[in-house]
Amino acid sequence: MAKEAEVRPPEETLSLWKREQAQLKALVVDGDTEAWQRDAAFSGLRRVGGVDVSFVKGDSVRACASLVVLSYPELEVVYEDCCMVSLTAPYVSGFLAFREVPFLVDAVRRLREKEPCLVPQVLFVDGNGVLHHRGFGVACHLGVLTDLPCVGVAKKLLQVDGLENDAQHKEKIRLLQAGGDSFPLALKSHDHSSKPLYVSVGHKISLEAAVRLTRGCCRFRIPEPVRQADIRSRDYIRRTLGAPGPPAPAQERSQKAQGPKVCPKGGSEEPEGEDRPPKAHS
DNA sequence: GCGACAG
DNA sequence: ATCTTGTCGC
Repeated sequence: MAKEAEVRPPEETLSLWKREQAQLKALVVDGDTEAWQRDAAFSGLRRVGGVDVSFVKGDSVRACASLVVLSYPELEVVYEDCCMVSLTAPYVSGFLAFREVPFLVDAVRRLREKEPCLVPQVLFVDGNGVLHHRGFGVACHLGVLTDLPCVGVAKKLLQVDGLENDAQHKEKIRLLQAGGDSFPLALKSHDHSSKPLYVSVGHKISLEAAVRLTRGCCRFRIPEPVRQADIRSRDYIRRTLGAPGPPAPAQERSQKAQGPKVCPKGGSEEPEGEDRPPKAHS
């Protein structure tokens, strides 16, 4: 059952998707709309959100969509919502939103219904915003559908608009020194990572504010909101069906809405993978 | 045939 | 996206 998510959609579908992107693109607001965005210290900003979708190992359909909300500037998780979902659309470069965005919109809707006071003032999205083949990446898509300011953060450069990950580009990356250094598209999120982040406008925020805010949300290479969403969605998958042994019944194959949770406080912190905390040298 | 390919 | 635990260093 359900292997649709692996087959590339027919051109007809892609045409429909392109048309939808073109229509929604007209609604994107590329610029600051909130007072805090223009404030040097982001005063007035109290809650930043992050979303992510993690996948089940050998399965192209099952996944966990997560939405977390962190306090700002403390960056402590105050809300978490993980939900197992069944993906219907395959991943096609340039159409990531059609695969993931419906579940992210659902998560935002649950948050608005159950904890309206915790709705974030800006959402970090794992993927590009206007840095996209048709200027409408997943961060724009989610922004328009939820009307929330969104920032697109990609870990790899999507070569569009004549951008090339060539020697020139790599040289510019190499020239980024301290964490926080950036040029229009790439940001060195912290001192000890040679790989940059690619930040772009999603919705209702300027590139300058998006980059500055991303910088303000990075404890490690990946902005904390997206990093926490990623960590928690993967943990959720492990807890749900990661360990074999005693088969945990009670889990039906249908989609089951999980109870969004308000988090009292955080636990331990630790660096990981490419993310390196300050490393001392003599 | 070669390179590109967000997640 | 996923394949991955322990390990070296402060």
